[in-house]
Amino acid sequence: MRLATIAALIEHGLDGLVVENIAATAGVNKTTIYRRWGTREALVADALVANSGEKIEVPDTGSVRADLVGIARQVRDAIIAPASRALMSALAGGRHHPELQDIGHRFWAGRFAAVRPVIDRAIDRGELPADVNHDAVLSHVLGPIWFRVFGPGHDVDDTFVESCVDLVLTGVRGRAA
Amino acid sequence: MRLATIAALIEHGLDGLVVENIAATAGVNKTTIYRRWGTREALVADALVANSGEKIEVPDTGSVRADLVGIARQVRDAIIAPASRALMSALAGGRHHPELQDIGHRFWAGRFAAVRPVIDRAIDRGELPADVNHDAVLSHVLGPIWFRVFGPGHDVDDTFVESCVDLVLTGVRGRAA
Amino acid sequence: MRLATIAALIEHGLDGLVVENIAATAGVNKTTIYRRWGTREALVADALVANSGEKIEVPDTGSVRADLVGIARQVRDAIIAPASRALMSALAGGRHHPELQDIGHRFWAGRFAAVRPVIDRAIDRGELPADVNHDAVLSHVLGPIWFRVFGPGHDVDDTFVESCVDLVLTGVRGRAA
Amino acid sequence: MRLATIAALIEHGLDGLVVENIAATAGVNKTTIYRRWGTREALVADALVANSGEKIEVPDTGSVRADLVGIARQVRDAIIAPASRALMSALAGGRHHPELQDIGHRFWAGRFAAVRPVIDRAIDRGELPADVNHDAVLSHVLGPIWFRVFGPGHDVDDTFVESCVDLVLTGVRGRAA
DNA sequence: GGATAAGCGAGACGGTACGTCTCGTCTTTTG
DNA sequence: CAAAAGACGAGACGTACCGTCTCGCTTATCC
Repeated sequence: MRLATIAALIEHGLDGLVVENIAATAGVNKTTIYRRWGTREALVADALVANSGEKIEVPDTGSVRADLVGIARQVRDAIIAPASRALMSALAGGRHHPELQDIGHRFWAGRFAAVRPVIDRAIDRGELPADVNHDAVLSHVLGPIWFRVFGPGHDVDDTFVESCVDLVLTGVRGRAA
Repeated sequence: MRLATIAALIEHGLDGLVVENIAATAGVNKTTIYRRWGTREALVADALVANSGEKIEVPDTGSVRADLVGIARQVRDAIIAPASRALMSALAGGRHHPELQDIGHRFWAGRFAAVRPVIDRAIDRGELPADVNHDAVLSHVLGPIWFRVFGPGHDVDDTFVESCVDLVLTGVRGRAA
Repeated sequence: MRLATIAALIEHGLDGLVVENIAATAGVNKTTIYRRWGTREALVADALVANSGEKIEVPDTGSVRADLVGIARQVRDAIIAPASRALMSALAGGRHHPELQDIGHRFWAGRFAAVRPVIDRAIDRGELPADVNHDAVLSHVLGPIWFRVFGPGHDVDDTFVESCVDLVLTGVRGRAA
Repeated sequence: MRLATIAALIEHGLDGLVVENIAATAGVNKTTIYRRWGTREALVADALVANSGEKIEVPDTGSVRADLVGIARQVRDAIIAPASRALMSALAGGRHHPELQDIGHRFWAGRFAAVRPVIDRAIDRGELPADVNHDAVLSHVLGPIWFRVFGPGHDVDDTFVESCVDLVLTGVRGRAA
């Protein structure tokens, strides 16, 4: 069901999603979907949660730059992939669907929490000042990437990804210096 | 009609938007809308274009930092406002509607073009290196702001806005790039 | 639509009636039916009313016996016909559908009113006592016929029809004598 | 189960009868009903048969008039009672359910058979001519009562019941039949 | 006296029809 | 003559029951 839902989401978007088609694709009756999920949104939310289940792998290379670049690359790859684009579109456009908004919050909370150790380790190693704002770092690293994909739709190559990390590191250190 | 469309967009989102209600609100018959716009999407696209018409005011203070902070603040204010949130949501989720995607592209092209002179003037003044990538600067300034609003949904206060600008300036100069 | 409804009623009964099939048979969309009649029951009620529209022809032969036999034969023929059987079944079984009950009441009121002149003429001619109960006469004439068809399901031949009339006339005159 | 079925039948009619509710009322699971009766109709048929089990009491007063009036009153009372109204409605509307039609036939056969001795005794006593048609007598007595209840829905008071019997007796004797 | 089967409660399921909603098209007035 | 009015075909929605089915859990029965 989840695969069928994701597939439908990719192909037709959040609206344009036809429950009966998902049911048919999954070899199941429409009623079964409503029995199990109750609403279209719950179905979508569940599929997205299952699909976006912490696929991110937090690296520990001993260098904050390498760690952050690794994370940023993964995020870049993820949001370029149709499935995750669908996820993000659904979340961004899902302001009117509390269920979707909810999983959006949870999703991001998870992501931020996952990255926290990277910053902590960098502080321990003395690579970053102790008072650095964890969330701000992540926002500055991922923001431009995210923005380019979902805003203007520009490409995001490795150089740009690295420039995001470098900018933050330079900036943070510069400030602390 | 445009006001009614925008209002409906804000309240119910891109889906959930009911043509007949817009018509009624505008004191017009449904058929008239279809005569004039042909499709729902065209109606929405038109309303968004009219609404988002380059309201941004490009400052010229003599200082690149002040200029960028001014722009960033405007963008922050804009995307927090319901109308523009609706615009962005529609664009993000509108991957399946060519008409909407189109106006998205045009919108961003306009925004980037508007900011170009700010960078040029900074280069002229020697505040920025001549080979700076205009688009990258804007991405780094606006990206984190955009990301915070549409991603995790965090607040974006003036301090954060300024930090975005400072980070870019420090980074660009620090790299001596 | 009415013909399709009656046909469906004959074939499948009041329940077992599928709106979408009626629509299809009538070359029309389901929504149109709901638009025009609002409910299944209203559709059925309308079809029945139109179908049962005073088809009875009240004779005026100059003889009360001939008049009543004529009426009784018509009723017999009518309730044996599938369409009217369907009507009667629907009315009898329609206790839970106010709309159907209503048209039942109207139907019978019409029938009773139609027969009234026959009795009046008979009284004028001196064939019946002046204080005869109009409704009772009709009940005694039609009751046995109706009963045989809808109760045990026996046949009702002309002899039986005539016996109904004769019994009443004999009885009424005997009483009055 | 039978009580629950009859109750449901009275309240909601043959259609509108929900197997799962009957099961719940009877403190039993839906599956059990299907296991035991196989179909909705069989369940209803069984309940009706059990409920309508020859409750009629055939009087033997020594007078055919009193006997028939006794029977007619019982029938009147019976068909006015909700349970039997439900039975009759179900039978009348049950043309499309062979199982129900069947129990209808059996029901009426039983009723007619039960009354036969009354007529026979009347013939023995010389109250009725020997060649009287047993079934016709019953039809003429019960028909008007039945008709009034299920047709126009008029009241059936004792006077009317007696008039039914008197009419038949007068008629049969008057014809010297 | 422990296997065994028979009956039941619980509840998911495929399926059919329901009645509602909105879409976009179309015809028929009306100003 | 363009806009209003509004009926219509189309098709998805979410709901309600249908009758079937598969699970475990009891009870009795039989070996």
